[in-house]
Amino acid sequence: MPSSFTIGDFSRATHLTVKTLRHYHETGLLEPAQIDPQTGYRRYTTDQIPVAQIIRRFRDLDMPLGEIRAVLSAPDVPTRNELIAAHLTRLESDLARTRRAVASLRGLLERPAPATDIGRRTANRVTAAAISEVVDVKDALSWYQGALGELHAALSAQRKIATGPAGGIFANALFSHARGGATVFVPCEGAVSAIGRVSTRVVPAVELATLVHAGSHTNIDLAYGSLATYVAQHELAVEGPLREYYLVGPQDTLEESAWRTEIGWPIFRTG
Amino acid sequence: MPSSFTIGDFSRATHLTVKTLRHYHETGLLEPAQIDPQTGYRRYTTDQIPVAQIIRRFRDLDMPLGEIRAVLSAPDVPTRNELIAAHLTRLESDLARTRRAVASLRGLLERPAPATDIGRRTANRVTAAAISEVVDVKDALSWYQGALGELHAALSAQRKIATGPAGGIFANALFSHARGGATVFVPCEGAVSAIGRVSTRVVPAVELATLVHAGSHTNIDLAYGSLATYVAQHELAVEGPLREYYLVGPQDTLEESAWRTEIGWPIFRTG
DNA sequence: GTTGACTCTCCCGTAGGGGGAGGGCGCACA
DNA sequence: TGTGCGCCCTCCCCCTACGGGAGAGTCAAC
Repeated sequence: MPSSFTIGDFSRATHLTVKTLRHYHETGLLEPAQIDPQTGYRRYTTDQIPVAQIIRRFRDLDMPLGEIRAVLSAPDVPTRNELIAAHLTRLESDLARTRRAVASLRGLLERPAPATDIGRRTANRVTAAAISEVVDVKDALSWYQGALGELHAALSAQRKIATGPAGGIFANALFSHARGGATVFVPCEGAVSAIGRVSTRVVPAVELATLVHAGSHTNIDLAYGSLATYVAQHELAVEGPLREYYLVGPQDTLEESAWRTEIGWPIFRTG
Repeated sequence: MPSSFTIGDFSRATHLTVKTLRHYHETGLLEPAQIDPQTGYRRYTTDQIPVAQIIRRFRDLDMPLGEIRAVLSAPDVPTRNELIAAHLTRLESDLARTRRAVASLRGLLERPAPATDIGRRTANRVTAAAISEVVDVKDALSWYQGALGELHAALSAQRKIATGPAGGIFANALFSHARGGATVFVPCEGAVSAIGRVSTRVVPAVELATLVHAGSHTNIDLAYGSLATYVAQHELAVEGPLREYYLVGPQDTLEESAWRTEIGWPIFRTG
């Protein structure tokens, strides 16, 4: 009387399909209690039903199988709760992203694109404290916020004053391949001692076509589109990595609608 | 001066990766304005930037590419808005599902499973108005609600009175393969004229191990687990399709916590 | 002519399974 | 003793929406 189930009975007991159970066996998420060495038939026990129910709940929350495995094999309750909380946090940020996308879509469909004010200017060569890394474009926002925070901390620790707005330099590959070199800098006088990721860099001069984008970076692709249209219609040569200047940004206010970001496409290379 | 872009420039203008643009070309979602017949190089125009921006917004909402194509090629604005609204509705129901899953998970982790009251009874053979179809298990809830509504409508149109609670019969394949035959029936006296999907059926007698599940069907797998454990531990033979009786269900109240569903596993076949 | 950045096609991989082929196992029914 | 049915097995291909990388052609500048 081992009270065991064939895979079919177990699937009906748990409402997981036979295919799914085999998949969970393959990936080691839920191993049958026993396997008949002759026939290869899987056998599940009643003890495994609650486990399967838990797995089902996590899958309903779109938790990846690997994470579920981690939760189930967590050594203690706090560890387990931490993993669960991390996933719930991710769900919430997904929800926030969705809300932003809905709002943005509505704006795009209802209102015509706002008039844009494109200009040209020369960005002078400056010395700056900078952080450079290869990043993924979808992490760019949180990355540059973190990097900017670190830069400001390093400057104030060395009693240095920023001599202009913070900026960023982004390789083309970052956009066309979703991954590439990125630099955030804060211009300042003289050299900065290297602390953590911070080092001193000379930001070269460049001629830019520029446009100031207002609001959250969710919609910044609209500004890029306008700028691209402008340079295409004026048959300008575009070359080199992109510039952004954070005139008003997360370091100034949490109110995203107040942000002002100047984006600049380099027109000529200046060596 | 065609104001056109290479794929790389267009990707930077729209923040869509080169890979993504090629994929959209392949699937016909966004065809380049021109393709050099010699080199195969794709060329995009400034006109396509707003289209790409719209596509990006829909993708941010996880709309499938096929649906986006439908939206973009919608013949008129109402059709388009309908498609969008349908997708937003789906997003909301996903959100509701997530909320339910969180609540259910919390309950499962914090509270022990409630004691269950398993019994056995014989379901007598009855004549009933019934609807049978092959359905997908994830549509089961809305399917049976619709079917039940149709049954009640047919009965009242013919001035017939239900002689017992409504029930369902579900093939095992429905659970083990996520798709299978399902029947919803309302017992009544005499034959019913076939209207729409409704026909008269004899529901055979069967010996059942039963359990009354309280609350929303989100958690009904717990009841199934208890029942499966019971029959396994009592070494009962289980055979034939599953029964459910909707003692209190969506036809009675919208308050899901008040629902009472008796689920029954057939113990013996009764011909 | 050569470099280096860019582009092309083609193939493979992802997560979480679904669909189906081809074959073995076990039991009831005639 | 078939034979039919309903299980179960493995193996392989399919799906979405791309990403990674190989190998080869293209373009513009130096």
